[in-house]
Amino acid sequence: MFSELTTWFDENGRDLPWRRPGTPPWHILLCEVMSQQTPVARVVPAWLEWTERWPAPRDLAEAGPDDVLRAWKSLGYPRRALRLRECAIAIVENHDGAVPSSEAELLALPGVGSYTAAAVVSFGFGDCALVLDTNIRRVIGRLHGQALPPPSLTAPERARAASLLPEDALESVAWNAATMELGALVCTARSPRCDACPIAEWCEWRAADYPPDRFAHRRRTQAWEGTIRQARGSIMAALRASHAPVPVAVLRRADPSRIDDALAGLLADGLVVRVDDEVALPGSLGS
DNA sequence: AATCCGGGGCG
DNA sequence: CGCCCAGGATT
Repeated sequence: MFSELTTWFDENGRDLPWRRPGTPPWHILLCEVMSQQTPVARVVPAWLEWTERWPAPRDLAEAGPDDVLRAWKSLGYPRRALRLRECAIAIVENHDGAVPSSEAELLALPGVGSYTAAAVVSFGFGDCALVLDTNIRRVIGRLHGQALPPPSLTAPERARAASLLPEDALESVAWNAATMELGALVCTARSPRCDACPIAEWCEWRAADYPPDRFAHRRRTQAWEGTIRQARGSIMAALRASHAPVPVAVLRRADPSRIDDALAGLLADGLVVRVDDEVALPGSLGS
C-alpha cells in the first residue's frame, strides 16, 4: 500500500510552494498554522508574503500586532495571527530564535496543537511523527469502513493510524504527505473519486458499498448570518482597511447586530483596542 | 465532550 | 444554500 500511495503522490501531488526542498521549519510552521481550517489554495499567497516579510522567528517577533493582523488578510480566525506572533516571541526567548525540533517543545508554543506539532516534526525536520489532520483521519477511517471519522479523535483511531505509520523516518514523512494529499484530492469528504484512488483495493468502506456516516446526526453546521462571528469578522475587516481609529458608531452603522458583544469579545482576545469611542488594531495607536 | 472562533468556494 | 476546509483553546 505504501508504494502505491507514494507513487501516486509523486505523479499527482500539488506543486505547493512549501514543498520545495530546503523549506525551513519556520516556514513550515507558518503554513501549517495558516492551514488550520483554511483551504490551502487561500493560504498560498499569504504564506509567500509572510515568508518574505518575516523569514525568521526573530523578524516576526519584532513586528507589531497591527502589521501581523493586516498581513493575515481574510484567512479567518485572526487569533491565529496573534498566536503566531506570540509563538515567534516564545521561540526567540526560549529557543534562541530557532524552531524547536521535538514534538513536546513545539506543543508548548502558542497556537501549536497536536496536529501542527506533528506536522512541523515531519515536514519541517523530516523526523517520524504521527500527523493526524482531517484528511489523514478520513482516509484511514475509510480504510477501516467508516464514511467519516468521529467528530473528536479517539484512542482506537490514533492507535490504528500509528500502526500504519512507517517506522523509517523518510518513509513516515512520505506517508504523511501522500495520505494527506490523497484525502485532499481524491478521498474527499463529499464526492470521493474512487476510480482514481491508488489504494482502493484496501478500502473497507468501498468494499462495504459506502455505508453512511455513523455520526451524521451529530454534525451541525454553525449558523452564520447574524452571529457574533460575522460581526467580529466585519469589525476586523473594517479595522484592517483603516489606518486610523474607527468610531464605534461607524461600525454600528455598518453592522448594527451584536456589535457590542462582538467588540467585547475582540477586546478580550486582544484583537482590538478601544480608546473612548474609537477602536483600532492593537499596536496601531503609537506608544 | 462541547463550544467558540472566519471566510470563501464548490456541488 | 448546505457543507467543508492541513485545528486550537477554553470551559
